[in-house]
Amino acid sequence: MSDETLSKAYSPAEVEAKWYPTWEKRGYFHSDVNSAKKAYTIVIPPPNVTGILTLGHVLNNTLQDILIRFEKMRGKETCWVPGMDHAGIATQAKVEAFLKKEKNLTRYDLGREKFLDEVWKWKEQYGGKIIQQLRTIGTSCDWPRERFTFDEGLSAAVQEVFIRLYNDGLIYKGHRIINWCPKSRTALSDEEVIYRQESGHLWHIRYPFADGSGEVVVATTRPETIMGDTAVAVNPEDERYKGLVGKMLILPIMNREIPLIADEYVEKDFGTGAVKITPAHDPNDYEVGLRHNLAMPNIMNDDGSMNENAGEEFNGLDRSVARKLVVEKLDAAGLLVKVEDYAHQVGYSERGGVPVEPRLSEQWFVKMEPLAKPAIEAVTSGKIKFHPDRWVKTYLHWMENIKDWCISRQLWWGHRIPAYYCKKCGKVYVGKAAPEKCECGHTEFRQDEDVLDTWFSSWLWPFSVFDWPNATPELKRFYPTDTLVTGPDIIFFWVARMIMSGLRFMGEVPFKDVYFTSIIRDDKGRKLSKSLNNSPDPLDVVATYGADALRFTMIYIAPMGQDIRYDNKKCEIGRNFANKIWNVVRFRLQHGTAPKDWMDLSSLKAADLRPDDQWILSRLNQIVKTMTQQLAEFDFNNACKSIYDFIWNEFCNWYLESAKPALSAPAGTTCATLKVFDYCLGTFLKLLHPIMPFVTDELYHQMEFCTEDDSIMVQAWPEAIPEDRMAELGATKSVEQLNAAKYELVRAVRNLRANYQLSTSLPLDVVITPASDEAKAFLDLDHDALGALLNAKSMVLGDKPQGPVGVALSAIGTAFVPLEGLVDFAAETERLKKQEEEAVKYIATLEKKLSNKGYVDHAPAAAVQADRDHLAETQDKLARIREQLAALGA
RNA sequence: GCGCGCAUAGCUCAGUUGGUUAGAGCGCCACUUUCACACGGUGGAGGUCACAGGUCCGAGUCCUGUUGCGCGCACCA
Repeated sequence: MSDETLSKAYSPAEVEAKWYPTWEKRGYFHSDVNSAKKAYTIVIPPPNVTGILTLGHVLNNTLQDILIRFEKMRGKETCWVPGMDHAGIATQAKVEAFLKKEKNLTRYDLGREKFLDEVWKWKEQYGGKIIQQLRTIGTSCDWPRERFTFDEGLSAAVQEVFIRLYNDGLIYKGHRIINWCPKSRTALSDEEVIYRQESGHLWHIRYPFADGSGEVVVATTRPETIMGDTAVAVNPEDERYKGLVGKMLILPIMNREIPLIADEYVEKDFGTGAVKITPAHDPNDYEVGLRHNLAMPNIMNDDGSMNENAGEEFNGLDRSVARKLVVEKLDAAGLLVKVEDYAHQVGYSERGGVPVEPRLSEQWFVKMEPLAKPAIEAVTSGKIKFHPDRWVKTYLHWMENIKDWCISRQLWWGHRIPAYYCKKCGKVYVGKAAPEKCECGHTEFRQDEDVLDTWFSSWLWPFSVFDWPNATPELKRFYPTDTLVTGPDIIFFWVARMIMSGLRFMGEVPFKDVYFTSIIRDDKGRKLSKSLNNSPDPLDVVATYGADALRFTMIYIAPMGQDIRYDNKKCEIGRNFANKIWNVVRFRLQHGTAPKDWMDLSSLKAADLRPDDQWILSRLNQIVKTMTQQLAEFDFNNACKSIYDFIWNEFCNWYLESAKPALSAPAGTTCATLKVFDYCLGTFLKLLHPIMPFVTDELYHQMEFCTEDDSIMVQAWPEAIPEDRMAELGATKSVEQLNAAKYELVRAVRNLRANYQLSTSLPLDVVITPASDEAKAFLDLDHDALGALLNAKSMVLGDKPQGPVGVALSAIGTAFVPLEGLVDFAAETERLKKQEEEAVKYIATLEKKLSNKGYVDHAPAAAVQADRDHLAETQDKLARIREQLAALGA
């Protein structure tokens, strides 16, 4: 027996500080590659090395932790690989800002090598905070297996993949219009561009014919690109321009002659039907330029300023300044016809936060279509399942319209492209190193300056973490992984590409299930963001409410596939729940700790058990089944609700209250009830452990359910008691129903109490007239529990007592409470009249339903029978209500 | 334009393949510091399930349409 008593309220801080290091030290998180158990693997979506813990991470990693702990208890060899992403643009930008602030240096001041040294230094000092922070919420990651997308092994995998794809003709270098971020001064992939609706203008500009015979008016949203125009295009079918195509126009400002051309791409009905063509600065114009063999002058520098091709006056001006100046000059020259307000979509750099510039340049691309084909099949065939599955449609739409992936970045922080150019003839060689000698005989080479898109390393994550391309035992054992938990926002960036690379390089899907988490918003429905200052720091929340409380709350409020609205107050749900369980144990410990054989119910017989014991065992069995299924089906939200409702409502409010007399009794039922109590308690602690790991392990130990050097974390997941054994214990459906009816009667008496404003602490004399012989026999089994639930001074089964009484009716019987001097006849009549009305209404509903032949013939027999039972019960109840009304003289 | 999602109690949301009198948490009202818990207990009020049709014996649930909100993709300069 424990001699120390638990504090009244649960304080999580010390419990969390105690258990996490204990679990980690004991190696519970570490997976054994040689074990005989079935493997269950998750690879963490690697957070950015620059990142700090957000609520999004909390949700995402709690879900993974639930799966890992659940599967571990179910007997699997669980392996949860943690790690980080080097996050090219984000990290480089962060370190550049840092250097500017601390040393007033730019990366160009340092040069490539020194700058990279600084990034590594920064990484060692400030990076990876998030990995430490993850521990505070209890994540059971296999820390010795932690990887970094830029570590040696993963870099080797990246290089290998690049070389293989190049040799297979799936990586090529191309001259194309790409999305350019003028802030980070690099190319981007299509996915890194975010389109935002903006209210801009449509400028209508005159382009006079060179022969002075008139003009063509074009409409544009980007006047500053006028210096790069090499044609004006109209639709070939457009009557307005018939006969004019082929004539030369004077390009305003530049005073250069450009042709009027005809191209199908132009819509007759938009704007003026004439489009200025700037091939180097617009993807559509580029296509037109190719078709018509137009010159493609680039008029901008890589930082978004104008270059010498834009003319002396504009050279060096920022594109936004140039825009204003161009408009001014056109206006002054009388070439500006009008300016319309115009709402249109503008592409922004995801990381840089500035408008992207379409730019003609030489970049490396991955040819995606051949990779997409098998990846489409993997999902349509069901080899990979999405939860919720509606994301399949999004995935397939992208996959079926996939474009080549621009993978080169003009950054320094990233995997250098393994391509080498002969310094003499320029021939390119792709490989781990430059060849000794070029075909031309020259021996000097330079490596490609560019690095690879960060996602080019992330997409290999499920197998590169196990040291692919080496055939390691880990790779063999833990690939393919089982479940991926991630946000739907990176379905294209990451999920789709992992599927493609997994199939390509491993010949097998990288995971079987993908669970897409909710997006967290604030209580007003806004996305959490730094600028709105509406993202609570999870570490503060943990400090205030506890890690378990935060975990439980997040999962409790996060339904599958829906966004969630979060505010800190909601963590009270989890905090209060943890406190509730804490107090169950506090209560239980008043009767000593658990005996060693607490899990063994084999000595129990039906006769030893009170109906409430049988009822709770029946309910517990149900919850074991339900919860197991819900976790296995990723229905975390409902799993939380199930266990919450069971513990709070069924166990605490009914069972525990019913057990108080038995537990205070010196012997007899005490043993059996304690046994059932402990069995339930130990079982639900285990069920709850994956969701609330800290408090459950603490209480498991407080109860001495296991020894000090053991842990709930490594116990076996609960199994339902077999049906035949349940029957032996008398925990049958019919007992469960009778007991539920008993509680219904208790509720009716409590309602009576409230109506007469009788304090809940005032013990009452109660006489119950059972509704049937079966009811009488059942109620006779245990007067103590019923008396306790009713808070009765005396409780007898018998006929209605003499004198003024309050009446409480339920299907199992009628309860009479003598209320000498308290009964207000008018009020009592009114109360019963109301109940009569309800019963009459319900009976009418049921009779109508049951007299409908279609219903009786078509509906399931069980539904019909249930209605018939309810009808009989309600009719019986109505009769008793009327009897009492008659007695009142109403 | 195409696709997806959402609309249920004052608020935030559940509601499985259609079948008890539509639920929970918070908030609200009344009672309650009884000996596990006031981070508690008991009772209660509160909903024509966005709207209009349809299928069905039966619709919050399925179908069609409408409205409003959110998201994604693609865009006509």
